[in-house]
Amino acid sequence: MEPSSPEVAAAPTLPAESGLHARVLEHLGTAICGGELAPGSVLNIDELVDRYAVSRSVVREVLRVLASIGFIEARRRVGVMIRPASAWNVFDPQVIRWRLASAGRMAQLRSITELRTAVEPHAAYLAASRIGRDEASDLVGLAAKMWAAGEAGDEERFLHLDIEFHRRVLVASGNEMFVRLQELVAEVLTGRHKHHLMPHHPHEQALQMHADVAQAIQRRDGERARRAMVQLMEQAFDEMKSLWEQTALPDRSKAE
Amino acid sequence: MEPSSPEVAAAPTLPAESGLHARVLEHLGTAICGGELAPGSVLNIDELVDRYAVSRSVVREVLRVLASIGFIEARRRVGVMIRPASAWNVFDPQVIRWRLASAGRMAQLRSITELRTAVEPHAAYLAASRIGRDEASDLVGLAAKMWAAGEAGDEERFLHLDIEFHRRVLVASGNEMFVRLQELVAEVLTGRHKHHLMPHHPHEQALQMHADVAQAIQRRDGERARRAMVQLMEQAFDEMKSLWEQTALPDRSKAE
DNA sequence: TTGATGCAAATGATATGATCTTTGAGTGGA
DNA sequence: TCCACTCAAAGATCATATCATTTGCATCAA
Repeated sequence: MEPSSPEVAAAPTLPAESGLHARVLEHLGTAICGGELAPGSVLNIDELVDRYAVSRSVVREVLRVLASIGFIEARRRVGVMIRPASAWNVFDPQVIRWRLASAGRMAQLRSITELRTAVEPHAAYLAASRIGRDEASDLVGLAAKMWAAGEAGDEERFLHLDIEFHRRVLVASGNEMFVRLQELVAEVLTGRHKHHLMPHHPHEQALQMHADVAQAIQRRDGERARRAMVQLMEQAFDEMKSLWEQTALPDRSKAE
Repeated sequence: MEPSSPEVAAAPTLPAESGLHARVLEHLGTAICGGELAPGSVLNIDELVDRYAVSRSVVREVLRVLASIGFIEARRRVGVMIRPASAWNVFDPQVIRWRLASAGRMAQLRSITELRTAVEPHAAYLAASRIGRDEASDLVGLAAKMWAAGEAGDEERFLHLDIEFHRRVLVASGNEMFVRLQELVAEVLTGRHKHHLMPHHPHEQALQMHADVAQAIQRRDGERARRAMVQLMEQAFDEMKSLWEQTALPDRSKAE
């Protein structure tokens, strides 16, 4: 009966979860992030029930989730009010996804990149004193593989290795909050790739710096690891900067 | 030693919201954070309906929220499974609160302090190039007030000024994610105060460093601002370290 | 014996309608 | 003018019913 549905649709960052709840949540979340529902505007439950043709249960459960990430506030006799961006839980992975998919993409990218710039050097510093022998070896090996992939011009492979490298450094930092940032970093890196902002042949410098970071960590030289990571971040930041300078021509946004 | 400022008692971290939803959410969240509900264990909805004597709707809405912060996963035919800590949304303010109130308090404090150590210097650096003239003046004034409060030995006032100082630096950084970290910083600082880990007379050094940070930012010397903040963080980190080294066992102030 | 097949119970997902509670706004008297 | 009271709108909660999916297990064929 049904046309053979190809299960190829494995979207990594877009689960496209089935189910009414996920569908409505996705739609409302996107709308709020995208500014289609402006802060201060008011919804009401029955209206949503009609609009999405789902039951009150579904709508209420979605609203509870949205409330928990600071998107809305439900008040009796008034309705459901959209809250300003300053109230949002900007660290919620779901919010990150929505923002990266919205018009505020560049702002989101900038924020996360700055966060990386702040955190990763310290993570490298901590990793130097906390990493295990085997992990350290793996890290050095990973940097070597990155070098190989870079030389070979294998972008795809380089991207994956890059993400894995930074993930391992964050993991080795021994701080679970840093680890959690890894998924944000991954979003940024893949985003950068999608927008073709990776040099086809990664800079020689970057390759060397990854190797430096890995080696410094293995030698337990926290200061050197930190400095090397700082350089790496500076370069990544510069690449990003050219990105949002070229893309955000008319946009002098950031209305607080 | 009741301070004579009554309206300050607006407990920002203990909303104690009335309402069934909040009550059940609070209880389950605490239980999961505290390890009373171990990862892998399974609940089912009807059981919860009975245990809390609330309706299905309330339970389901709570479960949706818990699922959105990675605490649980609902699977048909199985029940509601508690997920491991690695899946938690450790940046969710609510999660932070729960963890700070649980046995994992020290680990949480350590994580956030490390995060501060990483972020605040960079925030100071960014603030130096982004802050407005008036904001900069205010910041310097704030540092001066801190000095006065420190000299006077007014702990309470010093704490509030300290929190405000760091908040303004994070705000001035122009990065909304940094701003969001402010509430975590506030938790840490007030927590430190509650546990009597503030020196009654703040170190002369710390006072000077706050002044240095403020001045460097005003003069738009990002590098100097960063270095000063690094020193501040190092000192704060040392104080914290003595904290979680001393409280291997004793602290049991689980009071509300 | 073993593996595929299919049924049915368990359990979450969704729907529906009713009742309770809070609260903004209108109303009227002092 | 201003305060207290009333009413109704809208969310909060409840109770119940039905739908949909997963999975254990029994059945049956090779």
